[in-house]
Amino acid sequence: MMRLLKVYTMKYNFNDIEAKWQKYWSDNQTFKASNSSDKPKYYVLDMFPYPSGAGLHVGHPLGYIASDIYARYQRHKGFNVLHPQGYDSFGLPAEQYAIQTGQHPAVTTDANIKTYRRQLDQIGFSFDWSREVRTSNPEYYKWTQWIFIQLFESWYNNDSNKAEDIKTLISKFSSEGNTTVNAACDDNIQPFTAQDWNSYSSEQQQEILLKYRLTYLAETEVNWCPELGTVLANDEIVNGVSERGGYPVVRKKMTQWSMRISAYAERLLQGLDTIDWTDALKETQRNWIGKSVGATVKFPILSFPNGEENASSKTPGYMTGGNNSHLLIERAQDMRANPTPAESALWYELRGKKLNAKFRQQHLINDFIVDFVCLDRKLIIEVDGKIHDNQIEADALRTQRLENDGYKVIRFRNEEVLRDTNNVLEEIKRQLSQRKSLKNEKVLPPGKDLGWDKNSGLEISVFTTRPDTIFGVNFMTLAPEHELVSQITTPDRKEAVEAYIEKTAKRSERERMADVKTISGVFTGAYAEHPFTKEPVQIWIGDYVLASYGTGAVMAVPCGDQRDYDFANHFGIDIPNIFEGVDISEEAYGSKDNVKIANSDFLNGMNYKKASKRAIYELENIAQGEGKTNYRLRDAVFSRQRYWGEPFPVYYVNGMPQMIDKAHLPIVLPEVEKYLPTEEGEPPLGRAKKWHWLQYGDDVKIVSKEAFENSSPLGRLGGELELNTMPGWAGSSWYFFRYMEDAMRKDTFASEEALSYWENVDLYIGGSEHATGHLLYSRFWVKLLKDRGFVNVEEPFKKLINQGMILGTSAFAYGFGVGLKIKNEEKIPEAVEKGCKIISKYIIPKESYEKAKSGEYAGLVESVINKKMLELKDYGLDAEFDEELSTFIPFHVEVEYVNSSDELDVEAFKKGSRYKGLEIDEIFTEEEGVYKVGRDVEKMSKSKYNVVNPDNIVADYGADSLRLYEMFLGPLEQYKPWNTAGITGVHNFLKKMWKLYVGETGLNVNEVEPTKDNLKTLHKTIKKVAEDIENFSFNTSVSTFMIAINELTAQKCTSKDILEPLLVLISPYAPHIAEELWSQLGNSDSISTTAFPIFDSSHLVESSKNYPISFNGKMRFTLELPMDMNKEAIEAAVLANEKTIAQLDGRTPKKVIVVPGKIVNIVG
RNA sequence: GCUGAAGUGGUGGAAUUGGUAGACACGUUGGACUUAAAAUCCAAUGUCCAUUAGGACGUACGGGUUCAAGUCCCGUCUUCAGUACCA
Repeated sequence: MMRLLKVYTMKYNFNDIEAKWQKYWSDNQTFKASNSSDKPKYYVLDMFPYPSGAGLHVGHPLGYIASDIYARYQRHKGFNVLHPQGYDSFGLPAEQYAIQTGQHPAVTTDANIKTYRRQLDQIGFSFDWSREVRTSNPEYYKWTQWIFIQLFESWYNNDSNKAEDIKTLISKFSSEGNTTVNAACDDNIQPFTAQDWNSYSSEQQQEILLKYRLTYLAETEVNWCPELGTVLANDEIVNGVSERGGYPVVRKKMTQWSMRISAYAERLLQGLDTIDWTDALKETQRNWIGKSVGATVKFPILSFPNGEENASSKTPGYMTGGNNSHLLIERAQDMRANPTPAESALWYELRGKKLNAKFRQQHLINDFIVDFVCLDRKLIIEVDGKIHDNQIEADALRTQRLENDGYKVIRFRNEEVLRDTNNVLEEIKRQLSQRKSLKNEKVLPPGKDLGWDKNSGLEISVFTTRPDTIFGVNFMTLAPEHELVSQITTPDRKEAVEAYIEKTAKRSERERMADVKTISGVFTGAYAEHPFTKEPVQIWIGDYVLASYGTGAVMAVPCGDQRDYDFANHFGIDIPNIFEGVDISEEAYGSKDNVKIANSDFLNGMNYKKASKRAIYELENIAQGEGKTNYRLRDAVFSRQRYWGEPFPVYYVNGMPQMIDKAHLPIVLPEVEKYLPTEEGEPPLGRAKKWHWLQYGDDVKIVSKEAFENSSPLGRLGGELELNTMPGWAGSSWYFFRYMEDAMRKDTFASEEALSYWENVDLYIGGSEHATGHLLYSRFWVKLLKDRGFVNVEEPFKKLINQGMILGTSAFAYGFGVGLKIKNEEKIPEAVEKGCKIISKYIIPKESYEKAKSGEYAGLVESVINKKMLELKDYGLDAEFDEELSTFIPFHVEVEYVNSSDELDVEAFKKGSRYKGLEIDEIFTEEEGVYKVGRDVEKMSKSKYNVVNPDNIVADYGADSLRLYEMFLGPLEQYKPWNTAGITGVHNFLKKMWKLYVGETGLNVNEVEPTKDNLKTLHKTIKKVAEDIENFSFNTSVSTFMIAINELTAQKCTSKDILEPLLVLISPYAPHIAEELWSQLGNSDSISTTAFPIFDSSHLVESSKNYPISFNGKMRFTLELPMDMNKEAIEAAVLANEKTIAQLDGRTPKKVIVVPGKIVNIVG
């Protein structure tokens, strides 16, 4: 019995050791952080998980292991370490499960959290669980709601460059109005005076304030996902479909809460320079914020004189803009039948190509009836009677519009025609000769000085990053959705424009994105005036202009922008060149560099920088533009039509949102019977019958929705409740502050002392997929909390590392569905009756599969076919092989049934559910009776049957092996495939290590003096491991440990002076075995706060060096020489060596390079 | 298209400032132990030539700088990631 026990203790029994120390840590609260300490603080944080039903797979703990190693290392280094963990427990999957099963999401979530906790505990993390947070806990989301109210009660003052209390804005309004306020706000703000403000009703005031608040209610075009029944933020959409589920997303207008994150665009951008994140991640955020510096330019729209409408009403049918072309045609016929004498006379001269040009009389051009027209030459002849004098203006306008379409209009008076017919004909001939055939000509730009009314009151504002190219503008393009399109489109273009808008609206975002090459657009018929040249500029619409960026309009500079260039080319618009010495015959010159501006009046000869500055100056001078910085960052939609999220602390009175007093928080999520929207289309909260609500006095009462809504409008009551909930990122935007408290405090989200002690996160580890979501929103909320004086840091995460993903190694089997054509079909029913199976599916070896797929039905596959045919024959069926009917598919098999040699455990696989689902008839193995699977690296996922559960790994190899192996796989940031077979490497290392400490006969460590080699091994390990941890190069330290243990084993080291400090080095990586051996060496305390060993370089000093001797750069042999030998002596020693002589083979070296302590290179 | 990262044995990956390429493992092969298997231990393992001794080639490809290049420079290709008509 004793002997047995002894043997047992000699063995590395990882399961017992790990359970023992996990219990010890938990019982002794070893990793509970204190909020007061003499030690410096260090805050290590992981991105907290969403507790999904599937539990953890081996990929999930990767980042946690890395951060745990760092946290443990920092404890050894003497820091007071905060290393908490919690759960981002609001989320879609629990809600969808609730919709399917009726189980409350809280119940699902709790169960999932239990699994997570068990799985996390068994890996031996040094988390301080006393600070655990759950975002779905009312005590937690109370403060999420509280922060929401803070946002509502804040506005962003661009002058002080920070958020301020809304009260300061109100007092400004009531004393100065809004004209002196420089705030981040909606762009449709009307100026008002203090007097105006004070005369507004409460509702009017609230409406205005809403345009300034940092969270505001607005009708916005949102990304609506019908399948999920909710809106999504931009970062929740990937390639035009929802990130979760991959459902289509459409644009829809809805009233939603939004977060004015755009107010912080510049600070979010600047802040990136102050934090230690990877360049890739910073770049992603920079792109997302999308700052561009340039100018806005206002182009006044030229419009027709006001007489237009009147003229048309005075003379019905003569001019009209409506849809009554049939009336016009009737009228034209009428006029043709009843010509005036002058018309009649002229028609006699023009008809029948008498002037070598075909003329038509009383012809409809667009919306006008013209007297005579030659369509080919686009020449119009008007013969005016007395009526013309009454409508000179209208006729001039008519002329202009016709000329805009490329027509030339010439006018004669009745008397002229009748009196001087020949002169008139001469003039017509002259005009005809000047106008060549215009059949295929595109729309021409009109001439100067059209005399149009510039005071249409309309203008188009554009944003450009190239104000220096302003003189290159010869048209503009609006997004089809641009609000001015319908107002400026001329009647004659209306049909075309509307058709185009309809066409583009039909195209989904996705189609529009996929089809970048096709150029499309349409002319609106309208013109704007160039701010400097005063030339008219055509206004087009085109879908290459996005409504959501800038002002939804661009000034087109075809010579300087490829898209404008292509557009101009496509529609035959001129491409004026404003660059000196640049060839634009092939493509636009898009670069800002190495070019001077030409043909640009006051900008001539200037470079980009100078010209931009000057252009902005001149624009500001004439009040038609200004310098402007534009950001791509959009305000974030904050409402979700879901149940499982934070309820808003909001109700509405007369349609205006009111905050529930902070004293009444939390507003607890009410119970509902179903987790679906109501029949009326309200979010699920609309089903709630009872709301927890503090109503009267200080008592908490449970009130029904109806009771609330029907209550007196006095005080807080009356109105409607907000039925949306907050998005997933609400709770995760501030959780790192909540961890700073010792317990769940009710009076504050985190105390001032805690906040000032822990400040912010020193090291944050998590996935890069949160780059434009969580990591940006958190930064935004922290800046707000800082501005409002609740925290004292500007950034939440000082250093951030993105761990790479661990990929799965999927296993494939190859299916062959035998396709046989049955010749005597009539016998099928009879055969089936007897139990014949017509269709059979087999698993065949990969090689056979590939041959068969390429049409070679040899060997195995042929025998399979024959076998099936014989089987059918037994049932009286004649069959022949038909390739068309056959199927070949590789499919995933569960990786747990595959061993390290890629061999499938056929028996186990047959028992599994996957096999049953596939209804395989037989598995054909290879000659040795094994089935080898195919392999491929893919994302780890249930549907690919390649998920490896850490529970099994821990049970088979232990947590320390798992921790070491995850680190050993490769660099932390890198994507790398998981291969369970490889874990034996690190597991063997731990066994070897155990053996070194605990020998055959018991503990093998004594007080013997360490040897020089022992010390050398220890100290080079100390040096390397410390460097590695500080560089987050965890994979290389694992190798270093292996080398150290291999060396010490070879040295037969038993010295406590070596083996004890070595445990501290290994402890962050493999804490259980380190603790166990540490205690076996006689220590009573946990190893976790033992000081990290100090590196002593004196142990690494060598007396000799094994010099590599190379010839022409190629190493041939090595030579051991004393370290203190000088250059000359080394050279002499090397040259005298017989191997050198043999290498040189009689040649004399041209040159000998000696780098003492490094290398010798002989040239020659 | 643009931006960023990367490309090294059968596999994962090492290689400090340019200085012995392939550390450390996995896998494979051979051997020891065993009735056998597992476990463990030992040896070999970049490719090619050669019995050996040894030699040639070799870090995606093509050039260059250097006594010396996986590493620095120029060009090309490929892969991955992000982003996409951003005016």
